Amino acid sequence: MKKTINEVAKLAGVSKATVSRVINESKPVNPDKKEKVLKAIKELEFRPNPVARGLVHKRTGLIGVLIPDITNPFFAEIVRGIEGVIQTHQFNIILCHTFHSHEKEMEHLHMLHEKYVDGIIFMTSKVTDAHRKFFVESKLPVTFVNRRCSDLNSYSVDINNYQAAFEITSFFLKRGHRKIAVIRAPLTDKTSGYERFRGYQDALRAYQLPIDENLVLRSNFKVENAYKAVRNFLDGGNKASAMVATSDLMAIGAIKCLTDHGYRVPEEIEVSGFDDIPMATYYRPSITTIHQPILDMGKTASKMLIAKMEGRGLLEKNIVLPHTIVFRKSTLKSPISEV
Amino acid sequence: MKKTINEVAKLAGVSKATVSRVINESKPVNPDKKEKVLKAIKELEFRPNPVARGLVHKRTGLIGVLIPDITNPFFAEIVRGIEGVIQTHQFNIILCHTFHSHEKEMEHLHMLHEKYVDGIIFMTSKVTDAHRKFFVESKLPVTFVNRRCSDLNSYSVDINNYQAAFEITSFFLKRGHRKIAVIRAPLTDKTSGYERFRGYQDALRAYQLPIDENLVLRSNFKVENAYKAVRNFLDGGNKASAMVATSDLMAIGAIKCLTDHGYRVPEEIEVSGFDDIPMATYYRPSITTIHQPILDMGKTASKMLIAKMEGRGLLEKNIVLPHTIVFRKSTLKSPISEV
DNA sequence: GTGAAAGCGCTAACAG
DNA sequence: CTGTTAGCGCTTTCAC
Repeated sequence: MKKTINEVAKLAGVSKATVSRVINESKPVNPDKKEKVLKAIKELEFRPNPVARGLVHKRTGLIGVLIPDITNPFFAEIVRGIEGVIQTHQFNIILCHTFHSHEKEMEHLHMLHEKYVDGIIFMTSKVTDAHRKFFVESKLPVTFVNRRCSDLNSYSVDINNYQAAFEITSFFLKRGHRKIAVIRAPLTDKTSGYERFRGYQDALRAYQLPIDENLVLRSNFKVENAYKAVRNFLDGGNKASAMVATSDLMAIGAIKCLTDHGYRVPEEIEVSGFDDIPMATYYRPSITTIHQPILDMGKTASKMLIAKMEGRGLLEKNIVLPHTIVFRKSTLKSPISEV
Repeated sequence: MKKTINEVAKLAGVSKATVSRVINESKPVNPDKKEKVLKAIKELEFRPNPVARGLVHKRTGLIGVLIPDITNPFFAEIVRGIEGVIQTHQFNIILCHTFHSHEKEMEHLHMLHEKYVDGIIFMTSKVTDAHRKFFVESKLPVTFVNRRCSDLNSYSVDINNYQAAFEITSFFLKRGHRKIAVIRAPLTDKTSGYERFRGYQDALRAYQLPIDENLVLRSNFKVENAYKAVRNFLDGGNKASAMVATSDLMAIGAIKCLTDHGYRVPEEIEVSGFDDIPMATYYRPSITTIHQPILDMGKTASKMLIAKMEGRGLLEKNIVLPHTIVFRKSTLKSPISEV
């Protein structure tokens, strides 16, 4: 059924080495023979077996992509960005879910290594020593998205999460808000958790405001958890005039909960998000948020990885893409009166 | 660096054949030797190379998954369902975007064939002759999600889209609605477009109602397109008391547009969705919709595929999963007065 | 039970 | 330029 290089060689009347040379254009081949080989290939509809090739070359044309959860629109869009680029370079994506579990990450990493993937694009909440050790030992090219790795030999692309969080919090402060709650992810998540939270804190500090623990809502990246966090907050009798959610999904959970409890957004309480996923535009109210060039992050990540795999050096190993604040309806524009 | 079976054999003082037997438990091995081998494996952290194995067995452990767009939450959840199952069977997913393009589909299909994937899970808007020809010739096991293929040798999993659309439309009719608009996908999309639209039509017919072309809004599966479709509808001076959106994303676009234009949902116009993506719960208002067991569809699809790849026959080649209507806040419950 | 040897399909070094 | 040969790492007859 499936043809091999031997059959081609036989049909063309040459050795299989010659066929190999023709296929790979690795060495000059006599035009006559070349033509015969080409003809035989076409006739047999021969396609070289990539598994056999992989065994020899130790490369497979496969790129491992590790993400926490594809149902998170942020990651979905990154994956789309990645695929758009690598497709044109004849690579394919092996998709792996990690669900934020370090154990699963390591499992997948080893598995991908064994499967001889050529490179890895890695979205993790935290780069650990185990990760570093793996990449050093395996020598697998890797680029981190949304996370920086101190290892000099790895690449990364992200935005300045600290700065963005600082800016959006400042936006509320400038307009007179003093009771600003934050909904944060676990601090073990270095950028989306820790960095964003730090931006929030420093913005308050810049206004000489203390960090009120009651205003710090703990959640993860799921809508329902943000919802619950806000419900606990309200049940506890707490008040705030603004809420900085550290992801759009969290902002949605928050707005949903607040309005379920009779609060009007933004009139009674303003809410901001982070990421600018498509739903931030279409939610009601539409959500003021930090716009990240998500698709671009995916594209950039794959371009860097490909450059590395092809042995090209990169000027910039840690690319920080620009972010902007997008003002929508979940916040007001005018100064607010003292709460 | 990477250990091979030879090194294990040497360390254990046996032949590599014996090591292989231990790994695969393919033949009985003397307990003493077995233990030695196991010890050597652990000591060297040996993992058999799947590429080499694949070369012998003519399998790669790779499954191609073709989807229109991973940023659509419906597909994202299916992919998650798929991965959950196949992971436990030591398979991996190669993810391919088709963007509803037949050409891209064929391209990917051929590429996957060349890459020697062991099977394919295919989400397409329409099964064409080219598809059928491909699967017959390549003999690649395939299961279709959300689409049925008449070919006796292929599997599929979906829900009864026609029936579901019929039911949700009937829900409006029963309560007195007579001007019910529908937002539909292109009819070239067999199930999500054609079947759902047919369900809507037949429900109206059952009430002796004519199909009013002005009440048929054309869109695709993107929020922004549904938004535009509704805007055109409104700009054209059309009225409706209910809208059957044939996906949740469409429902969101519709609600957003309607409220932007000053209509209250559900008080002035009721809207229903389809799919029951997570956002249907968290949108404002929450969306009455057809619940599909999305995750389950992914799981079922992979189970069927795996069964087929392992040569096990299946009793049911075309599985139709149950759906339910979930009532939420985008519709009312009581009968409405005549419009 | 076990080892030697052949071979999966391909590439690459080595002669010529 | 080209054919022969030796593997890539593993599984699997086939003898012993």
